[in-house]
Amino acid sequence: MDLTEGALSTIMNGGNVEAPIMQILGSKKISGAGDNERYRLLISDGVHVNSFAMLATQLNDRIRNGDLSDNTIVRVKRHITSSVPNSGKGQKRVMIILDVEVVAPGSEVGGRIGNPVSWSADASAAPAAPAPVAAPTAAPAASSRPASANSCALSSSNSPPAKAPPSRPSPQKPFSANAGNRGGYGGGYGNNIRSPNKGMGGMELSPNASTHPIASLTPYQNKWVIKARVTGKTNIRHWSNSKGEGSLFSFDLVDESGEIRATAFRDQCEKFHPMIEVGKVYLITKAQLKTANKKFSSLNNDYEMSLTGETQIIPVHEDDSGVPQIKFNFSSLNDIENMEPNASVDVIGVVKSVGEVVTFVAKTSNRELKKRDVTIVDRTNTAVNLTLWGQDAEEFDGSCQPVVAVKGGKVNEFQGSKTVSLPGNATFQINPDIPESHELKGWYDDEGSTATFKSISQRTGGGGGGFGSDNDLITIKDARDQGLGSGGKPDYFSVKGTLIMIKSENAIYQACPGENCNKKVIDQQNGMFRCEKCGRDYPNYKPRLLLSCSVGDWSDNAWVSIFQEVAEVILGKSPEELDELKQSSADAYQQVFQAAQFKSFTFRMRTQMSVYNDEQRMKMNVVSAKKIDHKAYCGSLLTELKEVLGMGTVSK
DNA sequence: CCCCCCCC
Repeated sequence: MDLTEGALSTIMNGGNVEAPIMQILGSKKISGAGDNERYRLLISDGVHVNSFAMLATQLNDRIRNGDLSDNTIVRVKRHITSSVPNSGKGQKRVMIILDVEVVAPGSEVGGRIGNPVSWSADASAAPAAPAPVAAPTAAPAASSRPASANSCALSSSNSPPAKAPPSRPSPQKPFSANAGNRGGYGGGYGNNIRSPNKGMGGMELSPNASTHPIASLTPYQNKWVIKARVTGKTNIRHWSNSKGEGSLFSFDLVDESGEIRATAFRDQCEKFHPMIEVGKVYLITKAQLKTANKKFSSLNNDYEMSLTGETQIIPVHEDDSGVPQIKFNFSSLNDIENMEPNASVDVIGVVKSVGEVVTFVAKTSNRELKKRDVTIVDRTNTAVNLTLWGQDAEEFDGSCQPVVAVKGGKVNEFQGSKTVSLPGNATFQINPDIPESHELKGWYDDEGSTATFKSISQRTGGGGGGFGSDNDLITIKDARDQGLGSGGKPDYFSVKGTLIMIKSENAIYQACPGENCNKKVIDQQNGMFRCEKCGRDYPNYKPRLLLSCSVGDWSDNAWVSIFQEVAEVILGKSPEELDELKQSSADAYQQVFQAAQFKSFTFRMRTQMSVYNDEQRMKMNVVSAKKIDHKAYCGSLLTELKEVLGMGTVSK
């Protein structure tokens, strides 16, 4: 197995080598424990051995699990170099390994390859002709929220002008804006903490500052500068609790090495909120690093930063080409169906329909909220609702069916259907100038606009083209065969079914009159009715409907429970009316049930295993009963046929 | 120092 001889020298001189093959000769833990571990690698290209190589912390597990044991030959898929001060002897370049692939495990290799000698800057000649520059620059950043001035044209017409040149200068020096900088910043790398430079306190952050990779930041070093792009930003939020009150906003930063969240409180909040713009690049120094609470961030970093009175931030107006653009990690819309609630997701789709802005008061917080549902579709013939909130909802313009790309959306589940909601730190772009967007638009113009879609989101009003109500339409037999409901959690599905039988006895029960209770009360036979749930007696009860029905389709039938709201729709009577009828005329009462018999609906079912009298049984409740949308039903049959037959898109 | 992220 050949190593890429000479690669280390090139890299350490600032040149670039695409995915060199190297050998790991040793590794050493150099700082911290647990979350703060960092490893130094001894890495060889067969000619030289470099002891100033570091492993990005996200790869620590690869050391711990023995994947990168001594003598392992690896392909270094991604790396960067960083200039750090060298104990008063100027700068030293450090190689940071961001991604590796094992070519041959150490146990198989058995020993070191070649006779590599220690690399040193002095000994090395000028770099060999640098290899071609890697990684062409990504598409220019499109603007993010607010999604103002939507354009129907597929372009980044609402984007800040892209200043990035088409390719980077060579040799590449990603993390050194100016290699010969005047010292000052930088410092502590790993556990290599130096005495503080005197007189640095009041120094202004220079646009030429030597910068550090985000992945190298830890709380144990306070002298660093990062050059990073803002990928998302929240609005200013005010908080008030027992510990005090204040305002804050946060923003997410990315560079070639990693990502990190920054939060600004109170004074810093006011100071920095206006200048921080999504998509732009900044130099940042003197913020406080602290351990990130993983519960509240999905960013790949063990730390986050808080801005302090000392913090300096300056925008980088030019040459931000070395800093990656906002990266999406798109999931297909059909994949969202199987995602866990609260999962973070990036999605892209064509706006198929746009709902109205809906205002309501949240029960828990009493806050007035505004939301808007937007339905997007993609090549997988799947439709998903995006839920926009607040200003995003108000300003969204989905006319002329733009492409929307969402970063940091949140998967929501409601009654078994999935939607993607945009929390405060999520961003979206309208018609972003990225390949996925163009591809999608092309597909939509060609065939998507006339295709039939399966919605994995419950239809919640707004426009929409004949889909949504028959999502995950299956048969009762399918539901049984798939074991729905037996997974320890409720499952939802829809069935086109017919009411075979409706039991008229016990259709009305005496429910607790307490607000939002509805528990069955016990007649105390003294004019009072006891609710065990509320733990009190009431002088009255309210009649409620609870129907036991047999619902059948062509495949099978099932006994299901139908509660008040749905029962009212099916019977066309309120419980009070029915209760009265029951007292006055048994015939008229029965007539109501007979009239409903053999009616067909699209039933939304909720099924779950439950224990009753020590006996396990599958419970099935009807969540909704909707008038069958025959057009949509035929559409879903067509989609199914198409899948079965492996056909292309079926036109309506 | 927040950590709410909403509704049917």
